[in-house]
Amino acid sequence: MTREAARVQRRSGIALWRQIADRIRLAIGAGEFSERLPPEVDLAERFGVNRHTVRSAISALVQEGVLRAEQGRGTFIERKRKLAYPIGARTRFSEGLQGQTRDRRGILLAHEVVEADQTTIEALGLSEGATVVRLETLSEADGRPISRATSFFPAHRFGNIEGHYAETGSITSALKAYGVPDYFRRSTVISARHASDADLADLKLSPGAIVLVTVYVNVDPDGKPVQFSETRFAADVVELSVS
Amino acid sequence: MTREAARVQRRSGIALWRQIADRIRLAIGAGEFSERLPPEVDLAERFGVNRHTVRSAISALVQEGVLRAEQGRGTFIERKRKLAYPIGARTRFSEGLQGQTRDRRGILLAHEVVEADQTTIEALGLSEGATVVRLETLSEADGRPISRATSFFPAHRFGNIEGHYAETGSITSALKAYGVPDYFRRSTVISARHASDADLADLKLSPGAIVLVTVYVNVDPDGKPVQFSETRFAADVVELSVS
DNA sequence: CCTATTTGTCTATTGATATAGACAACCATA
DNA sequence: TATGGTTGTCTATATCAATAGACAAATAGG
Repeated sequence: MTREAARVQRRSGIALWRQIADRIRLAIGAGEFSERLPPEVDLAERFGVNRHTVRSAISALVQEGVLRAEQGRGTFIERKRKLAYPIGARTRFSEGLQGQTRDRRGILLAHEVVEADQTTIEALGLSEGATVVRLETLSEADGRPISRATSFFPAHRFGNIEGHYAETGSITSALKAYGVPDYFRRSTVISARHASDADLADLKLSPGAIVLVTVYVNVDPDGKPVQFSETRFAADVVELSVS
Repeated sequence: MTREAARVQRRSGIALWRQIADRIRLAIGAGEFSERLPPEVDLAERFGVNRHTVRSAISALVQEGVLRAEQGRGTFIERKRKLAYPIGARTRFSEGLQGQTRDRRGILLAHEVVEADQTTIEALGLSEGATVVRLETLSEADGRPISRATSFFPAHRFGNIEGHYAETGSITSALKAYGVPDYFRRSTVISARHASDADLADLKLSPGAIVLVTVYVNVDPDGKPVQFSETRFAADVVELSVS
């Protein structure tokens, strides 16, 4: 949609190879190169840098799984389109990617019962000193990590939710086990930032990658808050769709 | 909400001073430092780098207008909170920031009548070869640039919309002049990426900054598409709120 | 089987980042 | 006015990022 300025910025604190890697990834997402990347020499000229700098960028994208280089033949695109993740009153991870992927699952990374901090108390409508179950989870689609979430559930109502989640890999199923037949999203706040070290590792991103962050509250049919959560999506793989 | 890992990443293509600047900006947005930044020596130890590296980071943030350094006294926070920009069926820029800012206005940067490309044809439901008015606009609040948008309007219906917009600084008013009393948002797709050179300049951002991108279609009360648009928000200043 | 095209590897050099230490300048306050 | 805490400036050195050029290795096509 927007025609990109070709030049790249020097001494900006972002290495040229990283700027170029970001641009190539973006261009691929926009469907710019159909199948094969232009030769390194052409790209170098296009970005106004040395061929070796382009090679560093390509090598990073190969590491990421976006490109595949073959000596003598060329450099080819391995993964193309972004996944569209819908957000609305009935957002669920499992329903979210209907038809876009085959295999989906949620993985429990860690869990803990803690005293709720001020933010969580307000979000879940708890009283001072209440405890919550914290779940650290990772969601995968087709074996590729998609999102990383930190969720809080009131401990008095969802005492052992980590067990149900670990078993089923689904928040929807885990809540059902506690007699919550259905739930709705009350609010979502979306922001973007550079990924933290931990998220980089879990989402298998390269340093400097961007994450889309959604902070939200889910409520049961009576309007009672059941879940307060922050989810981080890899911005180069996922886009959010509000309907 | 998430406890940040303290370490910073070496040879990642992102200079240490920039990583630290990003972290400090983020921490300020989260209300971490109330009024004054810790001394440079403390920050250096905290991030595990040399004091001079921290100074580079601070100097960038001073340039950006986030911090203000006073010799002998300390370094102080100049601009704190993010703006919450609501997104939903009735999203309008002018109504969006109610109560959060005083002075708001839209500025026309450029306009052009062009043949619609495939994406625009589909979004606006036009027929092959139709022409559209393209508007490049910048929105400011309290004198600070907030967002940068590229919008398309069907030319047959909104022939001289650039004139109305330039006069009023508002899409809502401009559409009213063409007999569109009200409009609704049909769909919004949200993504995040590094800002382009042009956006960096217009939004007065430092290189490497992140933008939140919304792509959407507005329809009139009859459901007819009137506007197809991509808006870029500075991610360190704005967060999106879906309700 | 040759040739042009393309990615892969090596060496050398320059410029930008980061570290280290020392000290000056300024401020608040005891 | 003396002292401790803070930001500002300078010099020197080491490491990383980027440029430059040359050639090897693999592939595709005549």
